[in-house]
Amino acid sequence: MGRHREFDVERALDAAMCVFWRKGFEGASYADLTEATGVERPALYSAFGNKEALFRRALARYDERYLGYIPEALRLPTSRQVVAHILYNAADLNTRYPDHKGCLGINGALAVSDDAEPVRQALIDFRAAGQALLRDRFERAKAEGDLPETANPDTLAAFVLAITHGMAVQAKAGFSREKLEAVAEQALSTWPEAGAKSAT
Amino acid sequence: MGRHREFDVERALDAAMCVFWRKGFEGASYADLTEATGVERPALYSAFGNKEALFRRALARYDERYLGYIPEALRLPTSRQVVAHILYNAADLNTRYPDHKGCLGINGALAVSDDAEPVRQALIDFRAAGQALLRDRFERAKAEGDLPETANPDTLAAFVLAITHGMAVQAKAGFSREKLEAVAEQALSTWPEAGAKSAT
DNA sequence: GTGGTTTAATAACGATCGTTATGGAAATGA
DNA sequence: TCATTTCCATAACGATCGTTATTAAACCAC
Repeated sequence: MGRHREFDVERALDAAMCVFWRKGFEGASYADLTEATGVERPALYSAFGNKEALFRRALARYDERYLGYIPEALRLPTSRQVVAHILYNAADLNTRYPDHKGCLGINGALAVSDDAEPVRQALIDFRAAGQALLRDRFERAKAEGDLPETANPDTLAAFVLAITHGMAVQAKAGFSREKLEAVAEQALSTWPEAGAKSAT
Repeated sequence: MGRHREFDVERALDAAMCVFWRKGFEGASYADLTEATGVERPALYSAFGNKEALFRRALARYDERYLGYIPEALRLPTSRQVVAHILYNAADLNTRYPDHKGCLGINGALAVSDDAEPVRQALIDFRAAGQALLRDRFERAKAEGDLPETANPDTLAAFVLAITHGMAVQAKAGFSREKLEAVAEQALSTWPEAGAKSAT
């Protein structure tokens, strides 16, 4: 019983996510959030909890709505294809929306006040989870002979994510999609092949 | 005429720089700044101007005190040495101080509120200046036959800086120096050589 | 209808933000 | 020694921060 909710929770969450994507957790104020969602503050609190909880919901939504290319990539047959798929999709996503460039996982909270430390840590964990998936995939590639015996899956995963993080920073700085794709291509040129003499 | 300043301006600036390095422009409050510098608010204002001006002074100081390895790198004989010097020094700097990891040029302001947009733009320009120096150095390397004719200096510079930005993000997330060095090594692993078949 | 329950909107909460007026102490030059 | 100048420190400024009472409106069951 009782009065029904008038606004669309999912739609409000999408709008809030875009605000965080653009301004980060601390840079986004409730004034921004109410304007973007069209929902007044108390309604946001009743629907999502406080700002940190709202951000975590937004991050989860970002993951499922925009980062689907990662599990997609992991299913590709070769490690090189995996990396190419990730890098080119990252270049695309980071430049697709002029109003919120870069990556929420980076923009969200990099260096923050003490109050926002839990959010910063949540993003660190979020990125670490992606890196672990990639590392496991490279372990498999090594076992399959798709990567040389000398390859270090953990380092390779860190390398690929370093590239995506760098591209995210550059996208937020206004780099074009073409420029990011060129960076991705350069990164791919260093990729070790099964029979090669790679050092790592 | 008049009383003399009691605190050391340079020392206060160093302390303020470390606060910005750790928490970024918006994450650093005047409470943080006065505590770190031991200087009360009005004295900071009279010595440096407002918060934005203080940050710009801190950024300039960061440049001259910690980024000297970049002009140093540019003077090395080969492009590969240039890149190696930059990447390994970045790995070192980003992990040297446990209390302010990463890079001020990245931590300072990535995604911020509207009020801090000028500072964010200043950091974009700051990074772009470094990238331009590197691009010019690669132009020279190309002219000298140190890089293949097919090499794209602008792309290579963007690639190298993408790596440094990615390492800065990872350092802020707690990655060890050794891990960042491994990422640097991977990035260097197939640097285009003069007689090679590089695609870019 | 009517009562009970949930949502919506206005407005205010205390705290902190960056910034500055104020008053007095300290150091200078005459 | 005195007048002047500059700096230091306390405290307050208006604005905004995230958060929440409070009150009015809309719904469902009875």
